[in-house]
Amino acid sequence: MKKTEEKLTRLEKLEKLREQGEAVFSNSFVRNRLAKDIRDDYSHLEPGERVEEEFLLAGRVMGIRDHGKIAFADFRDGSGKIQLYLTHQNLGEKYQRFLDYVDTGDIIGIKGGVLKTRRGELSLEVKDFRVLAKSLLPWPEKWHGLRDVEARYRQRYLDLVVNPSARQIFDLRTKVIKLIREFLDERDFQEVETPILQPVPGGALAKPFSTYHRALGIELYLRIAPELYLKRLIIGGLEKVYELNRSFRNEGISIKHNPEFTMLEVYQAYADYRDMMELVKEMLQYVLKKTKASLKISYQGQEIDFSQFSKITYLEALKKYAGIEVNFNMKWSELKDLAESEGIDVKNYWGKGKIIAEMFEKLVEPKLIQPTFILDYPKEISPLARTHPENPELTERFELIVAGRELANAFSELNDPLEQKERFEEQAKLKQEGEEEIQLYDQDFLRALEYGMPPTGGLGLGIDRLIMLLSDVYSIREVLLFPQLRPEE
RNA sequence: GGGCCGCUAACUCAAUUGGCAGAGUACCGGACUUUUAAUCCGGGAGUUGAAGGUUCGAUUCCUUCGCGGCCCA
Repeated sequence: MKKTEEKLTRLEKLEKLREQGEAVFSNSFVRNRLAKDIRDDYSHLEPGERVEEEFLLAGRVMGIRDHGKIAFADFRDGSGKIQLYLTHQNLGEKYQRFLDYVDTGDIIGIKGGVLKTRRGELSLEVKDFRVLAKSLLPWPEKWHGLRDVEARYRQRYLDLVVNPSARQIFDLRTKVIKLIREFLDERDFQEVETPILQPVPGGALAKPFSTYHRALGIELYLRIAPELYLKRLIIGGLEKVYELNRSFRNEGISIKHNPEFTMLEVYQAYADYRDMMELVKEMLQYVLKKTKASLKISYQGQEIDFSQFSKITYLEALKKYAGIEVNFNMKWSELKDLAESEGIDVKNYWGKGKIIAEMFEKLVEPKLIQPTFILDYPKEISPLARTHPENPELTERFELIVAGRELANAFSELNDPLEQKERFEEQAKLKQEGEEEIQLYDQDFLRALEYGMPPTGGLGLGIDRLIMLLSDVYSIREVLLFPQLRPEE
């Protein structure tokens, strides 16, 4: 690493501090207050008023204003900011030591009283300080912060310190996840953890990452979804389960996709997709009320209203939003021509369901801004969902679309092992014909189904996408602490 | 994978038609006993993402590559 001029200066300051007996990287300082505690307890002080009681705080110096015999510094800990008031009178020779050897970015411990300055700024009147960690690198500019997107992602720690909006997004993320747990726990759902390393990756149509287990001598895959394990738990008699899971898909990186992402999956025995519809609606409204105090949010300049969720079937939506009328009685070649006229490259191994699905994704999804449940997806692209009682080409499955993107996906789960076996076989056939993203044949899951799975409703919800909506950001990278990037060198 | 855009001091950004690489912040030195983007005076700081090409001369034009952003597949 290249040593900049400023780094050399800071290293010299570190040496000087050590020569003067400061144990700079010591961990022996114990604090007894946070900045927020001081604010909560003493904001009522009048300008010029002091509290002589001394408190111990620790945090980072964010800026220093030197006025000669007195100086001010901005100080921040995990709870917030507060100003430091330093005088030669209070600190004696240590006053000059602070000005000479403490820099923006340094972690310090201070002992001091509370003072509201004449200008009305609540401050800590520093009586003593220690340098707990010397920051050796120069910090981003105080006014503009760190703007460079690449630097913000690669050095998220800087982004979090310097850009308050970044910190807000991740605080919100934590809160939302907590609220989702709260919502499900109150309804007696049981949170579980299932394998990330799976011998047969299933539960979604996606390409997996693979790895090798040396001791077992087998190929394993990072899960693309936890679905098939959660259903095994339903079979095991855990009737209401959920997993807030990190899943992995070996596909392109884009503004919407990161190779690892966070999802919620919920399964409830003796429920169906209609129950899941109610559940996800209530859950989202719960989260909205507790985070935004409103069911309306503004996303990328559009108002989105979560007080009403509209419902429309898949085929009706195609007609309404794309002006395309299709059904499964049409000939394959007719559907193909229709899709191709919309610019879709139809593969010859696609079935009717897949052709329709491609048209839907391209022509309908982007138009659905307000929360909309799309019901009854084609069977071909839903190999784990129960067949629709009124149309054997469709399934009891819905997706919730918001702001043109899929936010949630749910089915009445297929619990007939004989039909599930046929579906696996159909998927295997598609793979032979060239489709890469299929549901693999999972023998072990079939055996579990053969013991009998109760009728069950299942739901998946994209957590990252939910956070994007709530924090009004356009790129998934803004809601991931460490989005995947190519290594720098 | 394709297209467009970006990469200049630690950070945020300039640089006219191809003509001596600049500013603000930060940093260093000095002044200042209530500032808060403190102020004032002075100073140092660059492999212009990398390599190559064109040219008397390249941050600027061309080629290739790297990283990132956006769009498309």
